[in-house]
Amino acid sequence: MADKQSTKPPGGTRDFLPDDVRRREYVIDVVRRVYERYGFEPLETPAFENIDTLLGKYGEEGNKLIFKILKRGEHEGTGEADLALRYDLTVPLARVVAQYQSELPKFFKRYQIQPVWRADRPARGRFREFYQCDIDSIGSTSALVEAETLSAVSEILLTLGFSDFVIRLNHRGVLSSLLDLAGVPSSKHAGALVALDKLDKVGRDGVAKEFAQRGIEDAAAAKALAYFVDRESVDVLGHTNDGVANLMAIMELVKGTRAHGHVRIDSSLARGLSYYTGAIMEIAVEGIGSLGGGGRYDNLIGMFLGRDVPACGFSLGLERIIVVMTERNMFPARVAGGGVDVMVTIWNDESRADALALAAELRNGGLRVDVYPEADKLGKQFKYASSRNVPCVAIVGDDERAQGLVAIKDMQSGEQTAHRREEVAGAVARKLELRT
RNA sequence: GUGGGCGUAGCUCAGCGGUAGAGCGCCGGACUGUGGCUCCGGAAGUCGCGGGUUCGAACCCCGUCGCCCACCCCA
Repeated sequence: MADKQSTKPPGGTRDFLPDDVRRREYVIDVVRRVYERYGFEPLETPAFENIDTLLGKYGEEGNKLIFKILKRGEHEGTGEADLALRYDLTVPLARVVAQYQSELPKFFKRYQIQPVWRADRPARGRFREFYQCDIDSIGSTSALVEAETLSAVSEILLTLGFSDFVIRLNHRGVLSSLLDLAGVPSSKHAGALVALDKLDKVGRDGVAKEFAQRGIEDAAAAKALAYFVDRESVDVLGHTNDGVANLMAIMELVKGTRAHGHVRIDSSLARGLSYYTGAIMEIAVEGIGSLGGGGRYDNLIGMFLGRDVPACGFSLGLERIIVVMTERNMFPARVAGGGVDVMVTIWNDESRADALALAAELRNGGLRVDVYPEADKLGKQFKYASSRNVPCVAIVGDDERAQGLVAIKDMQSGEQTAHRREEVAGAVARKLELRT
């Protein structure tokens, strides 16, 4: 035997066991279907990029969190890196848009569901490898794009069974206008936004304290707090402000979409990423953090292309959605339960072929069928089925065989019924139907 | 990166100087045509790793690695 090694996956990464994968695929399937119904097309990009593609796109803090890949060969010892793991899905998209501009439609809408990596310190609910589900619309500055984005995201949440969500909406232009108006120098805008972003975590006093730590004068800080925390932004700026006008336009368009009633303008929403230029949005669910966020970034693609191309996107945090849905029991029985609808028992060695034939018939009926792999005490076979959460067990014993019947036991109620061979699949299907 | 806590059976943890424990899970039996409940039995740990103190270390000391919590940042 080799020495005992740690069998845990690296910190911040996870193995997905069958029950986990079933949940993930259910959510991904809903996400994909909705996005496609909104006209978004699939895109996949490599797990790693040239490091220069990523550096400088996520702010100073972001640079540190990029997973770098050492140069191979003789450079390996120097710590030099030329490649890096994908940090999000937006920057790779920007690269793709710049690279294939002639092949892509004028208005390019894509969705992308892939893992991203961050060299972060793992913490509760935070991983170094996690999935993002992104949609982005390239090529238009119209507020209609934001409205459609908000609608698609809302439709996903509604389909998954969320009803208590609010999408907070704000605008980078509004934020900077207000900071200007409060007298915060533009060199301190970024810091002020970071502080502001923590409002719901540290409260008004906490933000005030951090304003002070970041060297923002008392008078300016007090004004800023009044504008943001006390939500007077629209009144202060008036409808002639570009940002405010844009938010109003989005809110008007949202009325006709699935997002109606779920979007709320919130002047304290800041969001960390530095590349946003216009509207910014974030999903808030009662009692939990963000389930995703997004916004408009009209300059990012220009960093690759040399001329600006407008863009707006949204990223759903798959992991958090799954955590919340699991906590709240929001998965359908077929997903939350086991991966098998019915298990066929083996009566004895002579009847094995017949058990396989029965399994084939049940499978033809659209059922997920497992066959116990060997003849064993019936009690053990039932115990196994029970431990795997299999809802129905099929038995063809000597008595059943003599009458041309199959016995089906409902593992939940304990009730057992006999059915003619050709009716078994239908009977099991009806039982499962009642369950959900 | 800074501060604090914890590493003992597959899992959750007790023991805190004198030969390694419990609960849950697992395996077997009571029950050779029926799981969940109950009872009985069993397997299972170089007590994270390395060094030191001691007659004796899971326990005390030093180092190291890993994990967790807070700060930071984010989905």
